[in-house]
Amino acid sequence: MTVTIREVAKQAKVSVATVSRVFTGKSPVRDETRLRVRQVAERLHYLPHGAARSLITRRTMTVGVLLPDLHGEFFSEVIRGIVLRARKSGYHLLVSSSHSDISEIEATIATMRGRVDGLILMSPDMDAGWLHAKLPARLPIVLLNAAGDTGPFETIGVDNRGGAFAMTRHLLALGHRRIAIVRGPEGNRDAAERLRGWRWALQDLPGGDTEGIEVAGDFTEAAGERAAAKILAREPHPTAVFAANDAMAIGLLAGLRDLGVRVPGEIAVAGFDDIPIARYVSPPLTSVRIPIAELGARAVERLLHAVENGGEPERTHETLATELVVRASCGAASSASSPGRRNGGPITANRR
Amino acid sequence: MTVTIREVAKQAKVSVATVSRVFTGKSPVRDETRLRVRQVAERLHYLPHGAARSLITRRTMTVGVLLPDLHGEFFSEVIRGIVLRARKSGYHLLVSSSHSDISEIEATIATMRGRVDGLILMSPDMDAGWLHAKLPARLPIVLLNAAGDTGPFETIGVDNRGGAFAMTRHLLALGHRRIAIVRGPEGNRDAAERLRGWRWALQDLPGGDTEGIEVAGDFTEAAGERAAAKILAREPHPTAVFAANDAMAIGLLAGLRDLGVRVPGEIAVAGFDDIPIARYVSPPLTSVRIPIAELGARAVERLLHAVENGGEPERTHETLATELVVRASCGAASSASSPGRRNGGPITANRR
DNA sequence: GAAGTGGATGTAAACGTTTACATTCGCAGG
DNA sequence: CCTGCGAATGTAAACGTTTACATCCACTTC
Repeated sequence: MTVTIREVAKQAKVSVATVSRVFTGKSPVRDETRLRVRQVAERLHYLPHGAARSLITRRTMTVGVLLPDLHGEFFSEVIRGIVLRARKSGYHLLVSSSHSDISEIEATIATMRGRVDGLILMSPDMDAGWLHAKLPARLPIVLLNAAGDTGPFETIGVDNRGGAFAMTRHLLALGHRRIAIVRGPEGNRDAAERLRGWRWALQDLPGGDTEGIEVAGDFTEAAGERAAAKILAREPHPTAVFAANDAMAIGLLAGLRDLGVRVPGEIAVAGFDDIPIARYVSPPLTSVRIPIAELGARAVERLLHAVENGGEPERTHETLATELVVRASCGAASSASSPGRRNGGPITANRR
Repeated sequence: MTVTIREVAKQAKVSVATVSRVFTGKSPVRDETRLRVRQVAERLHYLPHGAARSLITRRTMTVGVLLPDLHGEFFSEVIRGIVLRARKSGYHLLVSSSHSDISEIEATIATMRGRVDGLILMSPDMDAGWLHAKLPARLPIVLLNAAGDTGPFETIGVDNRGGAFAMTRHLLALGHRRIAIVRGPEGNRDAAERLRGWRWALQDLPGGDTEGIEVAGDFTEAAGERAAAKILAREPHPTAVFAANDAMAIGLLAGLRDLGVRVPGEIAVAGFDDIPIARYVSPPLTSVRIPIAELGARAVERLLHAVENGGEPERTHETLATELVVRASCGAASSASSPGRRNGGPITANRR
């Protein structure tokens, strides 16, 4: 039915080895022979069979990617970074996402065995000790924005706490004293760290005249929109709100607008992530920039490095620095976006 | 090095066939034996090797996805729809994107041979006759928003022209007579069809007192932002602008705001796609809703159907209906979003 | 007691490649 | 002429599974 290397070999009157050599290009083949093989292959619509190839070469040229969700621009940017970097090195992506529980993740990883050379795993609320017990050893893995104890795995993430701290300090510096936060989902590591950064900045102040107000959220626009009413219900209401991600900040802007509240006039708003759309909303959103696509790209780089070195983990933890991006929504900038301030120094990598 | 089915068989004191049966679950195995095998497998961290499996079963349980780009919420929604539907049937996704030219697409498809059971191909500006010549026959393919002549392939897309027509009529009904369009990229089929729908609605009018103004664009927010100045340069300037997608509409809103133009007061704005963020921008964006995630999901359904039926193409062309979503940016709705009107009847499928 | 039945297991042949090793051949160096 | 060599090609053994077929065994049925 399907045409194999044997058929090509027969019609080109050479051995299968020669056909293989033509397609891998790793051994010398006489020009005349190569041409003949290519012509026959083209005529027969022959293409080498990937699975067969992987089986013997022990390389799939594929990177597995497990994401928690795919909603919104954040994930689309992460994937974009991953795809572009992977393709640059000739790798494909095997993508899976939106796993409701840990057994689903396990099942997915299981079906990926023998189909990927390594794994990029983003699961901000999962446990790593468990992973270690389940996994086929020697499968290179990079954890993206990993939770808590990351065990023996390589890790890459962003400085959530530092970014949140810097943003809160910025709001304080603008004179705000009642600063609310719209939290991320329970159990999400990124969300927890951003919350900590916010608390840290508030308690840090000598005067002690600041007040922190917490509102529940889940990283969706809808949650941000709902938060608007809750924040106004508070008397006296906060003068600034820090949403734990941009999606919620944008929802919050919409919610406040519908309630007739001027931003930044009556309430200042800030977000986190600096997704591409942030600068186009109205008013343009002050946010904490994280290099989303670069995060994905770096993860691939680290993973491929591990793949090429035989999968011996290096236990390297890398944290990408964030950057404060001030736009109109916090009331500090007039219109043009500020050049931005780096928080926490340059990109850092530390072993332990 | 890596643990194989043989090793498990040896340690569990059974044949490889029995181990295989335990893992595929398709043949009866005594409970006692099954348990013993499972235990050994777990202890050894054994997982079946995907490539080896695919080689003999002739199934990869994977769908290949080729997208032109990954920028913005549109693609993120398409992928989300695809992922969710595929996973529901136990399929993985092999993703590739951002191909600058046709030879890259060809190379990518080549490396996918033997790694996927079928292909979802979105390439609004590519030619189908060419595809037919290159492809390994019997590889099921579904074309997403395909261009021009789709040859013998299955197709799924949206009613771009009808949606654009309906939107333009809506703007006319609101009393606008000078209606500009911000076009999509040259050569992009979706963009061309939307342009046609807009032109059609304008020339259709008996009075003939309407004026259409075209501004170049490329589906990015930046292009929309740049379009703002161009539109105002026109004297007398248009009273309504139809952006060929939401990303540009959102950029346009930002651009007009920076120029001090009130929307919808001075100029009405409308978009196309109704990406999730559209209802959260300010003012909320009037748009043509297309069921983006569903588009991806349907593509997967059609593809899997073809896969299961042996890859004999059905030459079915399916067009999803659009829906007018009226929000504040066009000046018609006060605040709440309207229920929406369906354009062009229900989902249609027609063979030829 | 012979014959048939069906469940549990084993044996071995695929699946479509790559690649180590063997072979062939022409040719240079002695 | 013999030897050695390197380039081009062929032969066949992997790679890790699934599955058709065979085997064995404990029953049931007549």
